[in-house]
Amino acid sequence: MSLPHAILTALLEKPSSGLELTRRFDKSIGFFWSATHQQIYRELGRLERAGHIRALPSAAPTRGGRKAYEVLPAGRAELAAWTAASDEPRPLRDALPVRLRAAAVVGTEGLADELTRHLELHRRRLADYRAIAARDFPEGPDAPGDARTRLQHVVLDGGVRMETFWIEWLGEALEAVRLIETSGED
Amino acid sequence: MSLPHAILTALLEKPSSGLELTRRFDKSIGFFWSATHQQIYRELGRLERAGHIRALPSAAPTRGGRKAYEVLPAGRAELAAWTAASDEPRPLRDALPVRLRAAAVVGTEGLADELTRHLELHRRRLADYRAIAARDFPEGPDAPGDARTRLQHVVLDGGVRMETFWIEWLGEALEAVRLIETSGED
DNA sequence: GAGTCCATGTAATTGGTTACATGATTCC
DNA sequence: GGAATCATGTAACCAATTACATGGACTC
Repeated sequence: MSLPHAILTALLEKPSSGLELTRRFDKSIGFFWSATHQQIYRELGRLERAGHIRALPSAAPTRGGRKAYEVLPAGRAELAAWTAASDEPRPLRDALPVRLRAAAVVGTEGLADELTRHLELHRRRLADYRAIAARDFPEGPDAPGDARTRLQHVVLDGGVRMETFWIEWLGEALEAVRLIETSGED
Repeated sequence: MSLPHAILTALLEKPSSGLELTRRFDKSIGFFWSATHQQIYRELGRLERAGHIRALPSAAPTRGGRKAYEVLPAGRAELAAWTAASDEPRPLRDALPVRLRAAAVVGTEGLADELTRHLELHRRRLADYRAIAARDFPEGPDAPGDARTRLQHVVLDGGVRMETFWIEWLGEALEAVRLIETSGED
């Protein structure tokens, strides 16, 4: 149930149309809560019906026309309540560890290539995060700055740490798979 | 589309009934691909209809009775194909970074407690993983051992690394939130 | 005015979650 | 033989994914 709250956050940062939100999700908040444009449009409809956001009056209400939304007080209140609420972490679901365990039973054939490919993906994403950090937080993690900037920096740093985790672990996994394949145990 | 493959893996490791699978998911493979008993029963039905598994003949086919399943050659082939196939990582969806960003806009009220709670959850889970590692892989990561054991160890070590990541990041986030709250910027 | 992209949607399907139902077994 | 628990399921719902549809703007 976080998509509406991710959208409220994005709209508070800057009122936007559905497509603008989609683009911003692709390169910012969506790193941590991804969403397609279909999800976003559906959720915008719900939020509007719930009275949490409204279309800016200047927008043309035609089908093909842009519609920009802004957050209403009720939406901000809802977001504040959600931020403070207690919520369990959602259960993890990642295919790669499962594939490694499957390979432990049916053999590692083809797995090294796939691990290498994922390693490369995560390396690229880490580079992206670092580029964003250099652009948006040039003063580094311990710079003073206001509360908002520091929190956003912490979030981005979470992305950096996460990708670093993947890169290290995939390296370990690759090493193990290669060792098994060269020693011919497979 | 990994649940059937997680189940095939578990069944290859050891033929089991639905409830046994549910329990094993709760303390092993489900750390990386969680599933409830309803999902598991549904998937067992599908896998049986697809000819990938079959109920062991010894099992009683009554409603309340246990039914143990084993993997058929077609199921093993399917699992091997899936293990080697190319597959994109599924998009990330985690609420905590979103909540931090929301807090950057609506304030950090209540967030520190929640971060502390999550930190404790991850610490406990890390301790669980380490206990399992000490029990199942007492010789450490560089021990010789067979291919299967080494791969399983790599998977578990992924869990350890993952929890370590969370603990470190949550620590950083907590520090930032506390700094903001004590300096009264909120 | 045909073709292409831009922007907003609808529809169908799948996977996951929550709540409930029912037969078998065990324990007193 | 009644209650609790074990084990297997069904049903309804919701979120996410995939594929497709439609109106408008811009371009040649």
